[in-house]
Amino acid sequence: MGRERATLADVARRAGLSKTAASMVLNGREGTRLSAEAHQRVFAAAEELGYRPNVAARSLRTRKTATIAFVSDIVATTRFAGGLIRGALDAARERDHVLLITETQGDATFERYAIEAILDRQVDGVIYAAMATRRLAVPPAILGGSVVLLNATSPESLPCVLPDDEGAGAMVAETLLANGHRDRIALIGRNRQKERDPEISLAADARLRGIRDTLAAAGVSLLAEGFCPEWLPEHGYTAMRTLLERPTRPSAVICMNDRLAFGAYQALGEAGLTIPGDLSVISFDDDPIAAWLRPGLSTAALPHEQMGRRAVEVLLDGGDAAASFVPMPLRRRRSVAAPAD
Amino acid sequence: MGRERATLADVARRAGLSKTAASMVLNGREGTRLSAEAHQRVFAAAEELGYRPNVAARSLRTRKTATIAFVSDIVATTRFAGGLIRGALDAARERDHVLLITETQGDATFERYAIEAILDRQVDGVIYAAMATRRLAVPPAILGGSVVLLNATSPESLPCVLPDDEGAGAMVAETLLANGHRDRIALIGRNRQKERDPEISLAADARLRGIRDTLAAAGVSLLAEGFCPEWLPEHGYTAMRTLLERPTRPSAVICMNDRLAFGAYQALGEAGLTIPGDLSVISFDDDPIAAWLRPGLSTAALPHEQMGRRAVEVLLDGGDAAASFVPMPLRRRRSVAAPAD
DNA sequence: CCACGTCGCTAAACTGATTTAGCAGAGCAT
DNA sequence: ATGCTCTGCTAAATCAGTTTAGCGACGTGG
Repeated sequence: MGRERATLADVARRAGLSKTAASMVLNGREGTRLSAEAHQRVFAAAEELGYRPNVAARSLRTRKTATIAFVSDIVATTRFAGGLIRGALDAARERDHVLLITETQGDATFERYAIEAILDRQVDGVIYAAMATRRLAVPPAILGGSVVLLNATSPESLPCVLPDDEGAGAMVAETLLANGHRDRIALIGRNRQKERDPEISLAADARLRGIRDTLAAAGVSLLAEGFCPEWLPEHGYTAMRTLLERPTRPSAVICMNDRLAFGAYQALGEAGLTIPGDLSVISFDDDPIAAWLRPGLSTAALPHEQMGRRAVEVLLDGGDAAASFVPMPLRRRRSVAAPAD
Repeated sequence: MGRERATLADVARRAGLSKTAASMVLNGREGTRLSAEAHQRVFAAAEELGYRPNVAARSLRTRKTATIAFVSDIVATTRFAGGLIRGALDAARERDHVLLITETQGDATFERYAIEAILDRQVDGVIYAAMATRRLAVPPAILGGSVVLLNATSPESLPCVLPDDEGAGAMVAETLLANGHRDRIALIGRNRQKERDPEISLAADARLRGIRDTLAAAGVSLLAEGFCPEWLPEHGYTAMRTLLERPTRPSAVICMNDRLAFGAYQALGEAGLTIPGDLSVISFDDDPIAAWLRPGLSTAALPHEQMGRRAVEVLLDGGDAAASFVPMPLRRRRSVAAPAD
């Protein structure tokens, strides 16, 4: 690609020095006794030739590749993955690293394949990302090197980066309380499976805990809870309709994510109720749709970019081997107001 | 990572042969005169030692890295990028390649940086992707190697992969005609800038052309056209309201993308009109939201995965140096029906 | 009997960097 | 003059593969 690149030998020759000297100067080695003038000459030569080291050659010797593998379980394609990747990309660039992306699609064969590709290329570290916050099993083959889990935990208690779902739950509840809602707060999106099985979700349980604890501390308990098989709009729609059939109408609804909230909006629209006049809605994720809804949906944002960034930081700058929780900021829009009566 | 890996020398030693022999056998070189027994021994040894070649060492000699760079202009983070990446990932895996991802964010410095990182690593090829279908300038530095443009064209007439927006426009128009709509078809999302400047969008003009030509062939012309500064829900909403104020209400609306259509849905909901009873809606993109709307939105899908896949195919299997258009399949949902009267 | 070709394989060069070990010369003390 | 240290630098090994050039043994035809 491009005409021949200058090699270190070219630089050395032009500087009238040995490859050794050139290498040491360019790598800024301490404790070398090369003269200031030699430094000058090497830098000048490198500059003039547009020298860039050959990564393959370097890593053959040093076993460092300045490359991080980003392995995701399912679909690095969802919009969630996008933010994670982008954050990781930014942080990696700042540290002169590059990202190698693979996807296991939850398939054991693909996973093995991805791991081998990664090992063959001697990446400096692996970010193992899950698209839904959950616990997962990390293939032992990569445990030899450094691994950071992103949006996931593992039995091996590797360092991991997670969104602070519990804090978000608390903030959501507090927001409703602060707006004067008390005994008529309903919840949409309960799901026993998600709440109980950490291999499916860690978020469900954590959000619920944050909500419950905060309400309890204010002496409030939930008016009603709608269960949903999946966190999709259609189930939010159904749950909302069911909620509206109850004798006391809620003054506010917490949805476990924005897609459910979208469904709730649809049901409310059909019922001729207005948000937030008749009913406040608040949610989690900050899916793009939250901003598109009318009125805009207040929601605790999943800090994807921050998380991706943090993962690289922990991996490269070596952090504490513990879990690091990234706060989920509340996006305040127009869907929450004081109760009508 | 992991305990020491076996090298080719280890394999050769175990097989009782030279590195040369082992290398040739493992690479399946034709025309070598190594005995069948030698082949056996090498394969056996490699298997027993779990040998995997060191990519850095190999590429140092061969200048092949089995790595493709995926460079995107803006935010490899949008959901659009996701599909492109996933398709590319799949196709790359099938060809034993791996994807290196970088993002220029439309910033010249970042772009230079990305290009250097890529060149340093001697990737075998570059996929240069744009997130909105458009024309762009490819940095000359990578023109030395093989480049495929994804979702973009360039003045250099490099091979490129594009969605068939014109065909999609035609199909959308045909669908309405087939449902009996004729003189009351309106359009939302006209935008002079997008239509005229190929560096901003190629899709706008192509879709419009497909729609107009098809309608014209049936002797029909558009009832009304709503202009929108951006293809966002709020502008779809406004455009739809404006449309409803006209003396003759349209029987169908074509939206230039799903986000506009979402806005149109909102306006129609507020106006108490039902889809498709009072009015049909059809659109482009197949954003996830299209499936979530009630009723589901019929839309011509951007074939992201196919496009990503095709880009890798063109790059690696060497295709014709021309543009390859990927068809946009129509997702038929419930938003289109025959006009009321 | 010798020249020649084929077979089956190997030694060594090569890729482009890093790193270890060490050399020549100057300055200084003995 | 000799030995010693310090300075400023370099030769060569090394990483793990691929590739070129060629070697020894054997069979064959003249």
